[in-house]
Amino acid sequence: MPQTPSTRWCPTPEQLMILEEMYRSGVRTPNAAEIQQITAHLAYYGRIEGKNVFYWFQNHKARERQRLRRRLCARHQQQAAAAAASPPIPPVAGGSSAGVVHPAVMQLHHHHPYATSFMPHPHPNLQATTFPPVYAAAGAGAGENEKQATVGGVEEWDAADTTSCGATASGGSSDEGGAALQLPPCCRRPLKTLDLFPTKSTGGGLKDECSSSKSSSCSTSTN
Amino acid sequence: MPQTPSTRWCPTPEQLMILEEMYRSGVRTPNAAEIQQITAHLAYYGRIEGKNVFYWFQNHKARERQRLRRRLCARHQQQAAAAAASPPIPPVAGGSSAGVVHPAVMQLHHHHPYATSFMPHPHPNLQATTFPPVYAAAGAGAGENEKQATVGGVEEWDAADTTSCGATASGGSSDEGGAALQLPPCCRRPLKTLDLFPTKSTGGGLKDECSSSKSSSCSTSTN
DNA sequence: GCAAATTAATGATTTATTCAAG
DNA sequence: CTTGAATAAATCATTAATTTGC
Repeated sequence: MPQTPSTRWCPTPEQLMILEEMYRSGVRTPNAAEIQQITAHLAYYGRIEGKNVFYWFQNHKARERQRLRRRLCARHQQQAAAAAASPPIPPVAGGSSAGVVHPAVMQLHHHHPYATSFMPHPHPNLQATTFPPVYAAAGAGAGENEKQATVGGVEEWDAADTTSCGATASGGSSDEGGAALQLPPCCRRPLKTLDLFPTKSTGGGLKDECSSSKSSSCSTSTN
Repeated sequence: MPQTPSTRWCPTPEQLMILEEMYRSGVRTPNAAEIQQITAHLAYYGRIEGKNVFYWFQNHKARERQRLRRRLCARHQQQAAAAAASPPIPPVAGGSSAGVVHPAVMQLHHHHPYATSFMPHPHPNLQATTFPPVYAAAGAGAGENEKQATVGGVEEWDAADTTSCGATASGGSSDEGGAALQLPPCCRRPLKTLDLFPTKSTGGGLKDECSSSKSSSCSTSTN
């Protein structure tokens, strides 16, 4: 089954690593242009499309947050449940990783174009940062499947927004782990969402996921 | 300034009319190809992009629903407030004209593909229905092929969901639109959101929008 | 009558949920 | 169970309506 009609993208370890690295470096919601570049970059390691990159970041961000929340919730519930009885309950305890292979080794080679100069040339134009969804597919002749490859055709869209890139360049460097790939200096906005809690809106707020009712997410890990 | 720096699309009356007509005809979440067509069509009346169409449907759908919800909520609250007094309160009143027929008028000028047959034929293959957002920029040859055209795929219906207010699903359908436009049976998922209760397997849960607490949505004066 | 100040709509983004493949 | 994919809900931001003061 060479032509796995796989309906969904299956990231290669390299791609995954790079993506994770980027994520750790601070990339959270790349815009169209950035996604294009990332995609082009990762395409070197295997089939991949822009939407995959997009979704990956979307999901990764969401799940990272969800995980945190869950843990906090669990903690709270435990506390609430256990009440004042056993204070120092080790939060996470068992790792119990299912089967995720062990990372560690995985030495890739970054010798593709891109490397240091991630951003070829800043787009002077720009206007819409990350744009919509669906509507895009259309034109993409997209033959049938495994066809993608060259996506670099920023033509009409040309997203790359410089406006938002205001920069800040806030340090960012956390534990990039060696300068593997440094994201383009043109990251998204100064910094937007990275909070642990959605404390942004004017009054909004905080959905009670931990509540006793719903419990769909925070309920015990049995699932 | 000659170049209207309008950052956002401002639909012309014609465009708006057509969009609304489509909406009423049942179009809810057009996929990429459909959006392309709609866009091409509407472009005749003024500047417009695929994303605008996408967003329009997205927003229109959401707000239509929100409006309904709000009404129901308000009604419920009223009921709750008024307490038990008038038992047989007709859920939705509405004369709901039995005539399903929708005007279908609107023939405007149609001088390009599209015309009456909105949806050509369903695409057997179909890869990504409505896909992601941002990443799009890529290829998207605005005018290039027609080989794929066709797509189809619309959405299923979703009249009034009641998910939040948990109303007892009474007939209803106040001023919604009737069915019309027969969309190609090329939907994707069997069913998405239409159940009265999120009886998901995981245990879902009922968000309380109408509840007294959060009240972010249903509350009257938000700001 | 017009123009700044408010408010109401609604276009555009982001976040949270949900579905289902692997 | 993990996670790619997709959708809906929530939010933000800008434009059009209105209102208000001169």
